[in-house]
Amino acid sequence: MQLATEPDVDAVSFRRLGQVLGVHPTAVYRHFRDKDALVLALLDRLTLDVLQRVPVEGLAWRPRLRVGAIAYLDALVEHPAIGHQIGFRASGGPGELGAIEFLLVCLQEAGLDDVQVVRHYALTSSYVLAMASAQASAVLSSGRVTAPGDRSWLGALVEQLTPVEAYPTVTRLRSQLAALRDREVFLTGLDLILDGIEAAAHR
Amino acid sequence: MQLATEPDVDAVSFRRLGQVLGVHPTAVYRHFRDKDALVLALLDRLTLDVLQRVPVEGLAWRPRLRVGAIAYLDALVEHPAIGHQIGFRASGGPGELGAIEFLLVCLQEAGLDDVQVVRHYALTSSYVLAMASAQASAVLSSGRVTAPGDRSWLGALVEQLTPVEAYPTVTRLRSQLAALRDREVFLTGLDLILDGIEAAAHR
DNA sequence: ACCTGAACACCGTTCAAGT
DNA sequence: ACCTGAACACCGTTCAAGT
Repeated sequence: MQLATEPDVDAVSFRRLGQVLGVHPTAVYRHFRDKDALVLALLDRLTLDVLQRVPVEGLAWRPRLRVGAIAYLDALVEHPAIGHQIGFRASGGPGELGAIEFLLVCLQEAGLDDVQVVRHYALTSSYVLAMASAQASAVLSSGRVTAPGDRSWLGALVEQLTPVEAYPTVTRLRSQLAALRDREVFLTGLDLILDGIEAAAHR
Repeated sequence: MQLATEPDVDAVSFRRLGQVLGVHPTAVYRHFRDKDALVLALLDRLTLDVLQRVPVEGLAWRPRLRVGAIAYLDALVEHPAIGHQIGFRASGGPGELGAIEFLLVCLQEAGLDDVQVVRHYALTSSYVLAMASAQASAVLSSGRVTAPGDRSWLGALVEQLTPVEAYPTVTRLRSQLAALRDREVFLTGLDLILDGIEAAAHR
């Protein structure tokens, strides 16, 4: 888990793990079937940690869901070497199942029927996981750890734009596009999804 | 691009490229600075191809945006070896800039002001790219090419659930959760985002 | 039960050398 | 200008051998 903090795609490897533990690289094979099993176990443990930190009591479904989603995204981005794989990997462990249960209960409390619960579960979870995966990958790609949520969305791409005439709208809005931040983009989408849940509940 | 079709994370490598081209692996270094540059060029080319296939004339902004988003997702998932990297990689090439311009023009036509155009641009693009990245990664992870959009979202995770008592809601809804399909999940979110754009335009 | 040593089949990348 | 050969520093993974 400590290795996964490093902004490097190969931060978690059997060789580095062995080095940190003062042990032969292949010794880890006694404890995990292969690297996939190791990463899955780390991701499930991370999920479990987030679930235990999120307050379950005394919060209505909407702030509870919102806080949980933000905490989960942050935890994954803070462990980019494994976080970038979350979008598409099912562990089936207690962390993942607990997270699904958490989300389903929130959606039921919002007043959705079963069909709507399942639909909005799929949307919310895929959105959070996909965004976390993409943001963790961005950390790996840039190789440095920026303050969380302070990452520029389009970066320098749009600031130093040369062939102006071909992309008039991009050119006109380029300073506003460059000002976009990761966290802002994520929250905009999350709140839109939460609005959609409320709207579906009132129907 | 042909190699990128293979459902293998390492499908695109200098060694395999050299083998297919009947040339020494390192010969590619004359044409691309490093592997990052190669992947970026492939992704930009893929984006450009999609833009040229999407009909620009004779369609209102909403179906145009919808068709474009679906075509882009499909193209990325059909080239998973590079598609899985799209969520976090900026090429700055004609494909990427063309795609941004396409999206911005759609949002302007919807009737949004500049601030709203930028906000919804960020949400829509990050959503499509993140989902495409996650679905392409799922193809790599499973190693087989399923019919597009027909992939199960939760897979066998939820069907063979043993400790029933700990996750009552997951258990109760498990058959409906297992029935979820990639494409359905993606379209639900996309249409919700498009609804949000219309709602913002009417304000 | 747990760890080591050696080996295999892969990676990206550099650099000097060829034509 | 373009390609080759050899090398370096990494990967995951296997298997027989140690204690």
